[in-house]
Amino acid sequence: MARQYWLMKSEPYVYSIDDLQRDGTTYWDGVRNYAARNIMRDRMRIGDRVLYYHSNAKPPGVAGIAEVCRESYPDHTQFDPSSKYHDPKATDENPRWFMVDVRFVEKFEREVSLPEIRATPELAEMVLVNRSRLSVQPVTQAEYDRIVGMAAAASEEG
DNA sequence: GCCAACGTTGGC
DNA sequence: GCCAACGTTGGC
Repeated sequence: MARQYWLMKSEPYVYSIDDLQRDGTTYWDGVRNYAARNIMRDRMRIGDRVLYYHSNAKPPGVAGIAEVCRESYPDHTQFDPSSKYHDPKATDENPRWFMVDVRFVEKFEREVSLPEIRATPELAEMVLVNRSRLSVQPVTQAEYDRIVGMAAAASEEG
């Protein structure tokens, strides 16, 4: 299968691209939305590229690139009563929530902000700008390439 | 801090 | 199965 492209949101003061760079890899726990879960559980493949998006930031934007390095497996936090992600309806035999692992690839010299994305006609169809509250979402290769290009152009302008 | 979008829950 | 109430996300 050809490489696929995704966008994943993280609040930077919870877990930023810098945290991922430091750790190298991380597991994407805590997703509790079925549409986002289904993407991770059913569609993400090793080697897929991920735009790493900082949500709830000023401004929000794409901060860098990660890649999928482990395909879906149960999110352990659903079984942990002390976790805020605990799900009492989930069992070992019937886990409800799944996650993938991602690996750090690159931190952009400069973030591509949401206002910039909104101002770019070629990105008008992005899920990011058309559907709120979806923390894991598909991106087309053209959209991915455009954003990576914008990050490079921004950093050259310095 | 506000609030729109929208997903989830639960009564019926 | 409908839908009102409620909770969360996330931009501003």
